[in-house]
Amino acid sequence: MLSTTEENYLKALLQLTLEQSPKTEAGTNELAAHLGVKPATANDMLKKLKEKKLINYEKYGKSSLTAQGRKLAIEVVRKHRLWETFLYEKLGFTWDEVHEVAEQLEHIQSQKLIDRLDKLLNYPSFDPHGDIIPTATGEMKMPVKKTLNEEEVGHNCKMIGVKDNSAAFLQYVDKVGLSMHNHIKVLARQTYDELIEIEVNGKQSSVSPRFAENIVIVCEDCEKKNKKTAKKKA
Amino acid sequence: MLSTTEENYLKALLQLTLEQSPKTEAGTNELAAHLGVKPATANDMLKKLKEKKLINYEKYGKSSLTAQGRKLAIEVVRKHRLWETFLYEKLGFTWDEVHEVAEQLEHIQSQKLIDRLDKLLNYPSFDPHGDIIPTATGEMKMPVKKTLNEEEVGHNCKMIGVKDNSAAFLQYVDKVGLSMHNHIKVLARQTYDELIEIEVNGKQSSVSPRFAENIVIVCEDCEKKNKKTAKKKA
DNA sequence: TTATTTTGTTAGATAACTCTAACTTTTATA
DNA sequence: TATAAAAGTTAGAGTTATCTAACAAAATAA
Repeated sequence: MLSTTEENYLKALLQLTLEQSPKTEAGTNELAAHLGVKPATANDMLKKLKEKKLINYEKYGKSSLTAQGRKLAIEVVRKHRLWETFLYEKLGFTWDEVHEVAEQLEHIQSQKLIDRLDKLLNYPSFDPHGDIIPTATGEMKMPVKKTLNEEEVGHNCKMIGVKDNSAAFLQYVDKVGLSMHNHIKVLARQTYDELIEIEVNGKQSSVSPRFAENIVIVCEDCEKKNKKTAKKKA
Repeated sequence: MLSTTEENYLKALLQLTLEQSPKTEAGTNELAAHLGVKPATANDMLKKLKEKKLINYEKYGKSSLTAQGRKLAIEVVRKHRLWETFLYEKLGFTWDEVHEVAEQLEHIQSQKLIDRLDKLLNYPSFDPHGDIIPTATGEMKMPVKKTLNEEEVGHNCKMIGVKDNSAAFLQYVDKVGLSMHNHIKVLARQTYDELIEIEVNGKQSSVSPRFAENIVIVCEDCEKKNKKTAKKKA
């Protein structure tokens, strides 16, 4: 059984290497900064985790997760994101409030609790920040990002970013009623002028291909299908 | 902010003094045994909690909670019982599975989380073990126990014990379809033969006054009324 | 009321996690 | 490539919560 602290170090290592893909290792100072501790402290823990065969670590070298360490780290991330989803969906927390409490909840030890929570939430694919929730079997496939312009008619997707960061564009995005992590349904595409009809928060609008090219999304239907396939394999 | 361990000591002191009412203090060894630690360990913590003005403690004497200590202890008990109720009601845990996980969840620090959980559960009065859940304002009125024979027609109550422990009686209780923590509704009382008509788990039965005298219950309608009154005061 | 048992305390040690301060290795740059 | 900067390590110490072993006080029983 890992301590809360050990779990946090594994999670930090996973996050640093995922966020800065395709990096697969992190330095001691980097890790220490991420966890808010001094490098000396992190150094001790790295030795301890190496001893437990959860990370690869050599003196003066960078650290990476072993298969076992990665598995455990993913479990923590899964718990964190399921709890965030619970707080958001069931308890009405706002998306910026969930993280702090989930930091505590992610360390609760009960497999049954997590399985049941997953079920209560109807096996969600994304947390309130739009991050993917690893499956029970430890699958954590990075979602395929594309632009709204590339999304198929009939599919549901989620806005996760923009390509154009100009004030003009961002104001236009706002005017259309779109914002980060919004769910978008692609209703139709007009053959005459290529306008894309979408629905956001129950409200319909039409956007140009030029506009849609600058909205980055993940297709939620595709991700759900991926997860189901993964489950059948397991 | 209290550590998990400190919270556990306060909770233990509250439980020992409540369970063994009207006792209001507990000895060092007693407390240590309840927490599964050695007396020397408990002794250190008692001094620390006295320093924080959360308990009354004198060398070679028994310990009791101060007003502030009691308030904090009750908050922990409230969290524990709300989590138990959540696990039971929303996640389908059985009543004997909830305790262990709630022991962990009770130490999560977030006032908002507890308020929202309380709301999600529709402000419950009892946990799955039949124990009363303290209110948000720290009220923890011991429920008024009475026998099923004394319950008013139309009221809902909960079985929390028996007066007759003979095998014969217990088998009869079982046959009637009653068991611990069952919800019972008193439907009517026949004037002709005094039989009491009750409904348990959607099933109706009639029981004699002799039988009903040996079933200990708490009136749930009465407790709910108490809680509402307490809230208005606050 | 003295002796024995129970209860409670103290001192010293250990483990986990953290720190500061001093030192070493690696990397970057002048 | 020599040297300064950055990154990483070690040693020593503090905190919290725990233990064992030895001791002291209080309660109980003979």
